[in-house]
Amino acid sequence: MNNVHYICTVNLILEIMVSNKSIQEQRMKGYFIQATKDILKGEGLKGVSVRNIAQQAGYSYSTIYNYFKDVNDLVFVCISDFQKECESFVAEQTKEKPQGIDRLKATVVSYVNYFLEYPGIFDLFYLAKVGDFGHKAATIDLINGSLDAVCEKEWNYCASHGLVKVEEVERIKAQLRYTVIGMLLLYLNRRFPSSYSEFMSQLTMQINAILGNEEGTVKAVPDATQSSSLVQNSLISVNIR
Amino acid sequence: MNNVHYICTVNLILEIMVSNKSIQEQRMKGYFIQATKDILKGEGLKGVSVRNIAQQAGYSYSTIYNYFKDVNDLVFVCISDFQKECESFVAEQTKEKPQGIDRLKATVVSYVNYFLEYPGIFDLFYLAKVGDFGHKAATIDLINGSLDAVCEKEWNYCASHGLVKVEEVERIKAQLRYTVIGMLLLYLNRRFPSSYSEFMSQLTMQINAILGNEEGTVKAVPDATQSSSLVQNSLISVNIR
DNA sequence: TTATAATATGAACAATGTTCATTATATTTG
DNA sequence: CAAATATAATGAACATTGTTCATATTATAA
Repeated sequence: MNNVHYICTVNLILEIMVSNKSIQEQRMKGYFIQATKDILKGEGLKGVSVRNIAQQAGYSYSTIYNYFKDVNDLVFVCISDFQKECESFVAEQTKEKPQGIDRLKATVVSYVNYFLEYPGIFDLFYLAKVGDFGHKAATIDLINGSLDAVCEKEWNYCASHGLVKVEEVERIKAQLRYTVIGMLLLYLNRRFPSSYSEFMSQLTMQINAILGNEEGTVKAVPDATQSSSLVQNSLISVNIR
Repeated sequence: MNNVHYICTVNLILEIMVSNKSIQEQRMKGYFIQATKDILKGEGLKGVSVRNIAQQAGYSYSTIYNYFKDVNDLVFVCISDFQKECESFVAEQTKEKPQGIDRLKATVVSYVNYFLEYPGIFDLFYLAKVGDFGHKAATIDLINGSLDAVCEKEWNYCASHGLVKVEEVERIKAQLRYTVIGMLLLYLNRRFPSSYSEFMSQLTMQINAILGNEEGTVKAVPDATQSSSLVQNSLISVNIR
């Protein structure tokens, strides 16, 4: 009995210790993560350095290595946070649109807008070479399913309301994914097209070609009208040093 | 008269001197360019460093700065060479295909194959952040028109033989460009899809969706059959360190 | 052959990521 | 409460990066 009691007490104490340790550790990690996210949103990936992050967090550069294996580890952690933020961003921007193909289109445009506003996050998601993904497969999956996750609700709505052929959903999802990422890559990294308005015009044209011009049903690649850009974006930093 | 003679002689000598100087300068540049290209094809962009290039070329690292403004300048020069090489590569791989939509499709697949064989060149073309493009607009245009240039002959053939609607050519070109680059980005940089065969299957599916399943005419996004991969590729180095 | 111009070179600097012995702080023990 | 111990923060140090510049070497001129 006494033994059991002692064991329980010891376990409880250990648990509290571990818990406290964990809380403090998580707090410290949080400081560095927040600093990294701020830098990524501001200066972008090129501004991320161990000494930079540490200064922003108010610690010495070597302290980071007490909480993260290396700088890639730290940067990787930011990805899931940004994905969540991206989902909120899109939900906020599209909540007024009527459900269905219209909102699906607006969702894709809004997804693009998120990366136009934070080009550093696009770099992080799609361009960054991060060493040793071996253990980070989950993060890579998160990135690869990023657009699909953002659009999931709308796809479900469209499928359940017969607005799309279920057997075509996967192909169209893929088509959207590749087109959106290709366009963002060329625009943010290679200044093509050369103007924002031209980019948005191309974007809506491509989305209409993929999801159909008329609302309600997905038609197959009809003639795409160059509709005016759906969303305005004030701050595009093309992020080339 | 004598004056004129002297002037001409002097001019000639100067010209020869300049010419010689230029020849030697070009030769030196060539050594460094070749070294850089070899490294890019082998180790990829991550292997490119001033000291690495210099060693490969048999000179001291600082000698490079007598011939190039900086390392970006040197790397940039390689791009047009690779574009030419890519065009030859594609021409060689597709010469047996019947002209028209079939060869156009094969051309796009072959373009992809080039970058699968040399992922470092994909990095250079589309991912590299190269500082100060101000004066390099021509090179950027070369990259942005890379796929179009490779496909130009086939597009002309298809247009002049009524295999495509001329008013749709530009949109389809754009669709191909974004899709191909988006797919390459995800596959080479994010291991998606996870296998080569799955990637090639997706690629042919997307190309068929864009250019039509049946040969002869471009149909609008028909049901895409998962045809087997057209070209084999033995060496895919996904280039993540 | 000597004087001069051209060019190849490595030392030096700043900035990068990472490691590690040392200092400083917090906790446990006597 | 004081001393001993465990934990954590730190900057010095190293290797590697791109770039500059004074110097050494080589080629050309007189």
